[in-house]
Amino acid sequence: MPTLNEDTAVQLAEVFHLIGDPNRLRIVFACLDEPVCVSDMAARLGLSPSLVSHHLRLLRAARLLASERRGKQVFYRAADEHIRSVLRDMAEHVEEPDNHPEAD
Amino acid sequence: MPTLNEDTAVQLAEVFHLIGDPNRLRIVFACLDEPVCVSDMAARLGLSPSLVSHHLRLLRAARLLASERRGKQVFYRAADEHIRSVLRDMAEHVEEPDNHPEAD
DNA sequence: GTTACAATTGAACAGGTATTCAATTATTTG
DNA sequence: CAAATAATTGAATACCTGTTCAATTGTAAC
Repeated sequence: MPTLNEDTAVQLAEVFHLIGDPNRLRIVFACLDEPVCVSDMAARLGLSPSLVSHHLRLLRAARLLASERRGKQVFYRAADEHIRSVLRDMAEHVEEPDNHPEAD
Repeated sequence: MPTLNEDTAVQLAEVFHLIGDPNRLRIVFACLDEPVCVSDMAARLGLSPSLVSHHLRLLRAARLLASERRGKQVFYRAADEHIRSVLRDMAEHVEEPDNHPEAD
């Protein structure tokens, strides 16, 4: 990969920035496998519906999540496969033991 | 994947947060394939050495990059394979055309 | 030692952002 | 229609963070 052009970097960084917040990351995880409605999400994560909704708006705007209304409730689900893949890889990075002895 | 526990979410989010800044993301890209010294990085990215150094400190602390001194210069390189993989996947997500018609 | 280059550090500032709370909109049910 | 539940919105606040600039440290060469 060559040096990343500035616009692409901004676009990419926007996405990472979104999942760079713990609560937003947990929200994405929560609807990774199946659609979940806002109130359920809020309950499961121990967050206020208002806060969840604020975050959902950003995630949907970036097309990380898609929404679908069913009666009074609105269900959210992960928009594509890449997200799953990214989260899996990064989880592996985090879980790695400390065989990085901070090379002088 | 079940609901993400809070501590893991925080750890994961920390990493995403780091590459969630355009300049930091470009820095990671710059030393993804080969070690690069600070001054070269700064020149190639059009950033001040000071700014680059500030970012490098964070990236190294999170073990995303590893450093090695050679004479007066300090070289940085990507610490592991996961980063490459994550960046590739997310790049695909961003490059995707708009076949996400914002399902109501 | 001193000069020169490379990188790091710290303080300070501006702009951004996660969160809360209250008010509002949408939808269903009586 | 009114009442009730679900979700969204907006404003306000407190906190965080990216950037700059000047000063400092580390290393090599003279």
